[in-house]
Formats: sequence, structure tokens, C-alpha cells
Amino acid sequence: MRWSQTFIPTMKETPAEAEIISHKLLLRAGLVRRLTGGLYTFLPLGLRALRKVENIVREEMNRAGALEVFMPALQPPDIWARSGRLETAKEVLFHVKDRAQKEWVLGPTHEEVITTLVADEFNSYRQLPVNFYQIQTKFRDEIRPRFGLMRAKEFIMKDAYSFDADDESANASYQRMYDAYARIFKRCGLRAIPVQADTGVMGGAHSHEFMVPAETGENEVVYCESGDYAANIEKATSQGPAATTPSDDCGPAEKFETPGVKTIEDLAKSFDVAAERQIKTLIYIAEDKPVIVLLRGDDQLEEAKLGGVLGTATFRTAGDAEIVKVLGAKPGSLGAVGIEGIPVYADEVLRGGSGMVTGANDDDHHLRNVNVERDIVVSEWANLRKVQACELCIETGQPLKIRRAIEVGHVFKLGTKYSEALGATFLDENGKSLPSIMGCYGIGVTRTLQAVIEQCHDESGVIWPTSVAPYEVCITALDVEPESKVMKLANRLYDELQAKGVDVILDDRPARPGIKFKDSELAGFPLRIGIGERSLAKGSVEIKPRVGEMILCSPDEALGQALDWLEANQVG
RNA sequence: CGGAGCGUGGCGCAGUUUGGUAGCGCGCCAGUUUUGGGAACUGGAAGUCGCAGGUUCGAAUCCUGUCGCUCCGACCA
Repeated sequence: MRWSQTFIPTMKETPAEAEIISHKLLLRAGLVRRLTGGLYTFLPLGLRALRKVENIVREEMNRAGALEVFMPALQPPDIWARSGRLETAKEVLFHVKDRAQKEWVLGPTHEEVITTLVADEFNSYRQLPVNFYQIQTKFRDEIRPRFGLMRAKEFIMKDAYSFDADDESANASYQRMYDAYARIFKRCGLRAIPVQADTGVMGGAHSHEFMVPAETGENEVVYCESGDYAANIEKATSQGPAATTPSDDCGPAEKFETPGVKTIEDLAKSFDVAAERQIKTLIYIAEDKPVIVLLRGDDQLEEAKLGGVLGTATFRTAGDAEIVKVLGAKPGSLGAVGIEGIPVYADEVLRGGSGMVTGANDDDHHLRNVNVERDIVVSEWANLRKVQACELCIETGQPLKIRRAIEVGHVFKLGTKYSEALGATFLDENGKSLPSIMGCYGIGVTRTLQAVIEQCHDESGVIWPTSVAPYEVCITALDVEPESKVMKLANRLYDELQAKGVDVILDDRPARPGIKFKDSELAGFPLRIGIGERSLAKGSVEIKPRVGEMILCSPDEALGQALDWLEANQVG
């Protein structure tokens, strides 16, 4: 491609809409333009990079034996009703109406569609296993789109769905996808770490997320430096908090006045009660009914864990008025001592706790000498606390670390939830009808593209890995007169590189050298071949990797040098 | 949904407090001089100041409403 013939609107200044570096560079390098919040147009350069990511995904999915299909984005709501997700996923579902006022939904994902297909077409264990995938636009009514392509209302996702006849086979399907994902991200030049992931309300199933470490990521990952343990914070566990829970011999619980005390910290400060000696009492409304959650004072609730215990994603913190109605006191003086008829979920860390302090359900009063198991009717003990940095790893005993990351992929063992709901059954060798065992596997393609930029850039611009670069080589011609020596050589090299199958762009714009150099660095092409009168007079052209030292060589050596460099800098 | 902020040529911004001829930088067009790291000079084009009402002799500026965008929050009692 000749630069003058394409459209690469680079920008010296950063548009106000961008906050994080990758978003800024997407705009500045002329890769995308925003239509409105959460909706972007891919420009020629951005589209080329996107296609390269897609093709890597496609090649690896094919290599893993998955079959490419293409499903409708517009879907009938009844299949969503059948799986139950018309209700449980209603927040993210876009609804549209046709001219007859019939309702449709825009697919945020495609379990219902693919399972319907398999239910119709697959009847025998002899046809299994099978794994279908597609690369398609998804629609999600995100609560708040942000960071450019990172969280958008419309985005491109690769989603795959496996169907197996038995557990062993399903595990093999899962492992094949897991391995394919590792290869995909590696080939994209991304450092993506697989971590154990929360499985939400489905519970029990096996799941990993592929995380790209980044300060701007929206997820938190707990990991052990040994590499033996890594988990999403929603799922992570540890050997427990550093401080042990008090288990003092104590007399009966006793009420005392605590005027003005509203927080754990207040109580610690004013009454010298360490946070680990306190019981934190939270009130949630789960499917319209109140529940009490107990944690130790120095712990924080991990809501994903609560969701797993409650078995529903429909829950929220109670408002002050609701709290007063349930416990008769305002936040700051809440406790579960003597409470009956309301489910109490207590964190395991509180087990055996004695000599504890908690709210008395009477404003400005607390109880001391609380023995948790003696004084509180606990409906269910559970792991509800959020792991904190420096707690010890359950695998290695080493201190855990926490860092932010971008989720680029997710592999999930689904089980039979959808196959049962949508009738995807098959006959086994005994003639018995069984639901097939499913797995689903997603990669955020557009997000992966932006994650590459987030991870690969410097102050001058993007630094594309050769595998996903829109063009691998940029020939910068500093004299664009058609008959000039410079331009003739540039044209020759351009043709030769193309003939070798290299993606090359020739900057033939009649612009000043500074602009061309800055633009090629901003756009992030891995290799620049600089041809100018000055160096050509000395018999040399410049081979300049985006990162690394410039190599001078003769015009005749340039092609070989460039090819050698590309060969040596392949990714994955 | 709650809170905060912002909407002024393509982009980045000033002007709004205190109403009185719509400005600056970048970019764009033309010309001259430049010519290896985002050139200089001269001359241009381009804006119903988000939109709709209202107040006023007069509104980018004040009032009301509305739309859009950005950020934070929607665990920690």
C-alpha cells in the first residue's frame, strides 16, 4: 500500500475522550474513530491489525479441531427464555422490535443458538465430540462503556462451544482450548497469564481466564511468584489472614454504650478493639429477601463469592431504611446475635471466634464477649472474604501478590445447563438419552487488539509485534519525485518485498522527513526502511527497527537485510 | 441509577464570574522561502458557541428544560 493512497489520520494531539494510553494511541495512530460512546469505526490501519488477530485466532482454532460457523446476531427471545437467561442476563440484553412489534434480542453470546443447532442436528454419541466457533459481533448493554475498545456496547468476540458425550472427553476438549489460547496470545505478542476464575452462579464448574497484566485492567489477579498459583480475586483463596481470630474464654455477651461509633475504625480507635476482634455485619437483599453476611472486621466481602453461596446473581446491598426495618438499628450498630428467621452467612475466619465485639442492633450500642458459635445462629459457613496481598499461598506457602489485569480470554466448563434446557441430547451406546456436556470459550478479539497496544508501546507510539502489525515494513522515501533515484529504489524495494509476501507500506507522501519518521513511529510499524538522498549518496539505505539500532546497508543488501530481520523477529 | 465535570471551526483549548463586533494553537487551502526528526513568513477558507425555550435593546455568557460525552461510584455498616 502507498501511504498517499490510503487513509491514516494521525494526530499530534490527544483527543479529550481518551484516558488510557492504548485508547489514546488507537486514536492518534489513526486506527479507529468513535461514532459515539462504546461504538467505534475501524479505519484501514486498525482493520488490518484486527484481521491479523482474527486470523491468528482462526488458525489456532482450526488447528485445535474447532469448526467455524457464523450465527445470527439477531435472535428470538424464546430460546433465551428456555435457558432462563432472558431473566438472569436481562441487564446486558439489547431488545429490539420489528414492524409487527415482535421482540428480538441482540446476541451478547451464543450458547442458546449453538445449543439449538446441536439439539436439532446431533443425535448420537457417534457424532460427538464437536466444537463450533465463530468470530462475530456481540452486543452488550454495558453499564458503562469505557477505555475505547476495552469495554464497548458492540465488540468482536471469538466464541467456541464444545459438546462431548462424557466427562473425560469434555475435559480433553477444555484442555485443547486452553492450550490453543496459550498459543494464540503468544502469537499475538501478548503476555497473558491463565488464572483460575470464578464460575458465578453455575458453581463447581472449571474455569480459567487469560489475563494480560496492566495497571489499567479492570480485574484483579492474585498470584504466587512461584507461578504455581494464580486466580482472579473473585475466586482466590489463601491460608487466611495474618492475624488470628481471638478465641478468648469469656463470659456472656454484654451490651455497652458506644456513642457516635459508626465504623470498624471508630470502634478500634475509641474503644481499643482491634479490627480482627470485631464482627462486620452486612445486610444484603437477595431476590427480595434480606440476608445477613458476617465477616471479620479487618476483612472485605468478595461479592462474587457471596453470589456463589446464595446461588443467585440477583442481590444488592440493603438501603439504610431496609436495614432499620430488618435489624432495628442503623448501620454502625448492626449485629447478628440473637437473630432468627433471617439467613446468616458467616465467613470461615470467624469460626471459633470468642471475645468478639459486634453491633447490638441498638443505635450507639455494641456487644462484647461475643462467642460466635455460642451466640449467633449461623445458617451457613463459607469462604466470603477477599484475599489480601501478603497472605500465604495455599500451594506454596509464599506471600501472595495482587495486580491488575485485562481479561482477554475465558475458557469455561459449562456442564449440561444449556444442553438440558434446550434439549441437546444424544443416545449413548446403550441407547440411553443424555444431555451433552458443554464447554464455552471466548476471546475478546477487539479487546485483545487494544491489550497488545496497552502492553506494546513507548512514548513515541505503538510498537506492534510483527504478527499483528498492520504493515510489517514501512519504506520511508524522502524524495518522492517519481524519477528520483530515491523513489526508484523505494519502488523497487516495495515491489520486491511484496513479491516475498511481506506486508509493506510505502510512505510516498510529499511531506517533510520529520513528519514521516514521527508518523511511522506513532503507527508502530516494526521495521522502517529509510531511503534518502543524503544516505544514498554515500551508497546506503537505513534499516531501522522500531526498537533497536539502525543498520546501514547498500541498496542491494536492503531486501535481504529486511527479510532477515523479519525472520529473526517473528512472534510465537 | 447516584455524584462530579465538560459541550465554542477537523483536533486541543481560551472567552462565561461582571451580557456589548467569536478568539488562540495545531491542522486545512494558496504563494514564497525552506528541505533528514512534527519548518518559517504572507494571505485565505472554515464556527446557527450541543439543542429548545425564556429574560434582555442586545445572550457563547444569565434562567429553565433537554440531549450528548468524560470521569468516579453503585462492597467495606
